[in-house]
Order: sequence, then structure tokens, then C-alpha cells
Amino acid sequence: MSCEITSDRPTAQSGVRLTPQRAMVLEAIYHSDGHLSVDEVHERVQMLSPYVDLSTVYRTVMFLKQQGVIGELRLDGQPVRYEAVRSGHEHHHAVCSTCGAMIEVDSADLTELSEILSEKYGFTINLVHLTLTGQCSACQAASG
Amino acid sequence: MSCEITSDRPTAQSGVRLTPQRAMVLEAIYHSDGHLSVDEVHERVQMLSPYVDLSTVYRTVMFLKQQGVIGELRLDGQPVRYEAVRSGHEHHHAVCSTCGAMIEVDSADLTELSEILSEKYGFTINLVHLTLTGQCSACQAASG
DNA sequence: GTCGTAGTTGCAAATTTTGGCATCTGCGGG
DNA sequence: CCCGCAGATGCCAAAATTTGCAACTACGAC
Repeated sequence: MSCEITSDRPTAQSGVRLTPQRAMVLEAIYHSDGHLSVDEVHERVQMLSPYVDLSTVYRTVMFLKQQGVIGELRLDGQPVRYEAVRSGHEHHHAVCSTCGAMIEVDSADLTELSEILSEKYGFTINLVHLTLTGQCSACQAASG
Repeated sequence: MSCEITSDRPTAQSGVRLTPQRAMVLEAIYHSDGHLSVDEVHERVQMLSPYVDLSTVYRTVMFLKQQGVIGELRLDGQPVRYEAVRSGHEHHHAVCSTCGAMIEVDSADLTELSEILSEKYGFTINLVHLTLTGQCSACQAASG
């Protein structure tokens, strides 16, 4: 199962608990193929346990994001969506502001940037998930 | 005045109007030194014209963002803030997730990334404003 | 296995953000 | 200078997200 919650990454800090709610939220996101909105996560969690509150889902999702276990996708005009960060397949998103097309950007493409930030500013960028906006090739051709 | 609204960048498209509300919102953001939340923008605009609605400020701010005239700053645990994009001083932000320190990242540092995206994916990134998260040098030293 | 405590949750209420729609207005055309 | 209308606004209501707080529970210590 791709959803080993007790594995390496998550909840390894002191004072952080693995509650069933968190497990269910994580599982819902991992088991979905695409990107889920908070509502969709909530729905799926409720199928397992009907009394999990929406606010808990919100809190959990923010927690998991900060833990680097899931990535957040904010496209304007749409609800915020979340996606599992699968090791070995880390990626970011480039969204076309004209047509909405979404391209997956390999994490490796940000290595250079990461190094610059580190050398120049001493800043270690967290490469969990980034959303970049711009224009895809098709729309450039069309408008240009 | 640094707030020439009828200048090059903004509102040059067909069917886009320059309304007093937009002018006031832009002015508020340009004249402030730091980053303003939507509420703060609203307050300042209302000092000039009391009947401007909050929803108009929201819509305007989104519009200006898409026009590339202002940048959006989303730090979790804080309200969304907006900042003027001043030509000649384009920059992005790197935020330390541990201490909250905010570093201004020169736009030039993203040139490389921009080129990679263009060559590899045909995607032209919009370099108006980006917020990167990670850890600053001080917190890295402290934690490990 | 039991205890104690800090971390979490559920619930309700507050706050923030978005959307619908009738009315208004900037601005290109005549 | 006046018209017409797509684009904007204001106001109201709905939806989304956050917060306060008392009750609950995971989990390290004993």
C-alpha cells in the first residue's frame, strides 16, 4: 500500500500525534489519483468515519502540508486542492494563465535555483511543492 | 509620483477600464511602504471614498495581480497581502518556515529556471511574483 | 497496565472570500 | 457632444476558511 503512514517522513517530531483522523485524511489523498479539494477529502473521510469535522480536515491538511507530505495547488477561480507528494516522483506545477493547462515540472529543474538561493542568501528552499504561473507554448503561439 | 496609473504596464488591453476604484486601490498599494492586506487596502480606499465595497477591493486586487501590477504574498497564519511591483526592483520572497524571516530574492536569480522551463516545456513563466518557502541560514544553524 | 499531559478534535460562531444580479459608467463610435 | 454597451460596481447572500474552547485521546513515563 502506498500509504504507509507510520513511515519515514511524517510525524516524526516530538509531541506530534498520529490520530485516526490524520491517517484517514492522508489515506484519502494518497489513494486518490488526482488533486482533491478539502471538501472532497472530507467526503471521503466521512465514508470511513462520519463524525470527522470539516475543520479538522482543514487543520489536518495544513498540518500535512507543513510536514511536506502533501502539496497544495492554488489555481485562482478554483478551490484549493491537495495532492500526495510521492517520493521518487516529486514535481511542481506550471499553470497556463490563459488556458489553464497544467504541466508537471520535474523537481530536478529547480536544482539550479535551489543552489543559487543557498549560496547567495544562505536560504534552503523547501522543494516540496511549488505552483508557477505563466503561459504554455500553445497560448504563446496563439497570442503572439 | 510613483503611481502613474495611466502608464505602460496596466490596463492596456481592449475592454479593460480604468475606474476610480481601481485607481484608488492601486494608489493605496503603491503609496504604502509594506504589504497590505485586503482589509487595509479597503480602509485606505474608504478614506478617499467611503462607499467602495470590500468585494470590489477583492475583485480589483485579483485583477491587478493578473495584470502583473501587484504581487501576492501568502504566508500561512497570516492574511494574504499585496505589494506593488515596481519596475527596476522586481523581486520575489523567500520565507523561513521556522522563524518567519522574509528575504527578498532578486528576479534575476530565476533566469535560469525560466530558461529551463522555456526550453524543456515551452512554458514561459510569469516572473511577477513568487513566494518560496524554506529555511533561513540562522534557523538551519540552530536546528542542526 | 495505568496515569498525566500536551496535542487534537468536534462543535459553534466568527471571519474571510466569492458569486449573483440589477444598476451604473468608462470610453470608442458616430 | 451624445449613445450604446461591455465591463465594473454595490449590495446582498452564499460559500469557504479560520478560530475559541471544553472535552477527548495518543503516547511517553512509571
